[in-house]
Amino acid sequence: MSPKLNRQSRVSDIAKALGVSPTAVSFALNDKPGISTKTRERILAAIAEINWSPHYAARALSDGRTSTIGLVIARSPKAVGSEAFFMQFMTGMQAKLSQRGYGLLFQVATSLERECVIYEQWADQHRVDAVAVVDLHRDDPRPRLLKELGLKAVIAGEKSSLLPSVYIDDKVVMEQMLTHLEERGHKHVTYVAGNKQLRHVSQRAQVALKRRGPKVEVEYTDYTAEQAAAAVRKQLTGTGPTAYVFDNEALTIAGVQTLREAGAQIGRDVAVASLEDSLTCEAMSPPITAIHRDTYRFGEAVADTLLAGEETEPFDLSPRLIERDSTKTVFD
Amino acid sequence: MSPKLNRQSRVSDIAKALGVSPTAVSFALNDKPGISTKTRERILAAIAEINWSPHYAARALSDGRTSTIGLVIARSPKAVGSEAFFMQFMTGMQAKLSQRGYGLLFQVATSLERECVIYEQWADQHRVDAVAVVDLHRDDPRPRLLKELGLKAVIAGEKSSLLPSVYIDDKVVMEQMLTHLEERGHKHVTYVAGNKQLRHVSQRAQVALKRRGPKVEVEYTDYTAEQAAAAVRKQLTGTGPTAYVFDNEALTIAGVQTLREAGAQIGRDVAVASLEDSLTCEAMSPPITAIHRDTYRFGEAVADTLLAGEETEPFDLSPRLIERDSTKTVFD
DNA sequence: CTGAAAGCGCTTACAG
DNA sequence: CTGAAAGCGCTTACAG
Repeated sequence: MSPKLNRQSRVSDIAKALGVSPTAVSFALNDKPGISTKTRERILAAIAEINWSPHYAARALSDGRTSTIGLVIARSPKAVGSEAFFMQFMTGMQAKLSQRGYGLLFQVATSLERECVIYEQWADQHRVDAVAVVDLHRDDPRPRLLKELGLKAVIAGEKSSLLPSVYIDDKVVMEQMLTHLEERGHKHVTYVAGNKQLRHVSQRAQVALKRRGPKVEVEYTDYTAEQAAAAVRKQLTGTGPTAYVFDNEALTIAGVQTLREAGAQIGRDVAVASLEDSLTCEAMSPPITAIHRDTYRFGEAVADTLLAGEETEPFDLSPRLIERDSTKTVFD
Repeated sequence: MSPKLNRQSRVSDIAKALGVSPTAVSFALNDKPGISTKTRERILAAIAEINWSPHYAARALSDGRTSTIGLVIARSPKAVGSEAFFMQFMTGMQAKLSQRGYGLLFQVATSLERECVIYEQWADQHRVDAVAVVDLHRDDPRPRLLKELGLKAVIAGEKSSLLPSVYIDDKVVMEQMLTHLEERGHKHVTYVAGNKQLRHVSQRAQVALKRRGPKVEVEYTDYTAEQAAAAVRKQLTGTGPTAYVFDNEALTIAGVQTLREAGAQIGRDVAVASLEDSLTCEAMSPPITAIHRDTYRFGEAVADTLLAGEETEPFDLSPRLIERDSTKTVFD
């Protein structure tokens, strides 16, 4: 190959050095028809040899595609939420995206409104090809906004009439849990839930309230330890429940502490379970029964849908209940 | 303002509608001198009104700046490492970056070699303005590579002779911990460490081994539960230590389980502490003594250094030991 | 199958 | 202080 070439070269340099046209180089690079196999291979070999990649902005400007997917997470500093979930989700997404040469642009927002502003800017700037939307709310403004902006999007975790989605059946999660508790003889269960505005939370609550069998009370929180503790304390007055179900790790930890302070022995006097599994559930004593899901694979599925285009697919996160000592006692 | 303008407009449209040149619009947009205050304000008002942002790729192509910072994390699926750490770190970085209009491009790599390939591609593509480098190894190839590539970078967590860094004094962490254990009367401590190749791990180990006072043994692991358990079991044969120090949450959890299975009562028969604090340390029973650090603020500092340019600054993550029941007993 | 040329939408010397 | 023009480095009709 020509010694003049290096990774700083432009396609015109490469074309010149190889005695072909820039068009030919571009066709080879983008796997487009229009050049002979021989030419293509010669070009690709030269490119591979000097370890060259095309200028990102130039490519994006001319073909209009950015090869990047955006993800914004709206979370307040207080309600840190489930960090493990997001890290696993992002890692799963990213693994699939990078296989196809896509990048993941990550942003945090302090509110849903700020998140919407970010989408507007991204759309104006042609900053991303598409976005993944998480934590759908009731009356969520995002699907409509994204539709209006013409920004491709996939709703992660919920169904949407406006946009493709990778849908998880969250009802199953609550049903599995209540079935388990029912088998243990519980007649009165308290569900210490997260933000009522979140669709998956209200879905779980609905299942819990409609369910025949154990009587379920729902206490909504903002995911802080304070509100979890308050919810548990409230339930402790009067004839409290024999089992508590918490929405995630943070609530579980806070709830268990409050129960202990009140003198309850977890797993004996009262059952405790979490709808989100984690290392912590395993590590606590007693270990906490939880619903385990493959969040990494969920991230992969969202990325696949994003790259595939318009198709909506139901997705089986195959939640499975992992029984641990915190719910082993049978009540009657 | 002209009704023809909308967010799809280009600077030439805006210029035409306002009766100014594209140059004037660009100057207003980029806060450059060369236009009258009046003109500037008129342009900015028009832009604000239609909520317009310039085309990202076009701007990047012409001024050569991408306004994005890259972060690649090399982690194997097995060694999930400290998810909370990365999430907090990224969130802190992102908060600062977005204030200045910068995005964070996130990528996972399966190995250090793959990480290097990503940097090469990013450099070729002019994909990012700079990168943050985490988890520095001994004989790490990345600083030299990045220097060669001319890719701006900041080393997060370690000093570097080649590149600016936001340096944490990791020795202090181990010293604080050993001082605490010494005060509790421990004469024999085992440090269940992470990957020996990681600089912060070997630094901690060095401090531990050199330290006068308690005798410290070091067991390296790959952060998996299996190796943590093996390390603890090995120490249990013979005259085991009276205290264990674990590098992070995952190791702590696995180690505590192993100690329990061996019949030890944590906090009484044996002391346990973690060099990384987490909700889990708080939630376990007994709660685990740990070193707490403000990872979010660390991320902010790294972002600041990235944006500021070349300066290297020492950074005080103000690690503080949080004493909990797992080390409360005094040995003698 | 190939090449010369225009175009993507900005920024920035350069000349007025 | 302002405007016409070139240029960033690709891709892609378009004509051969």
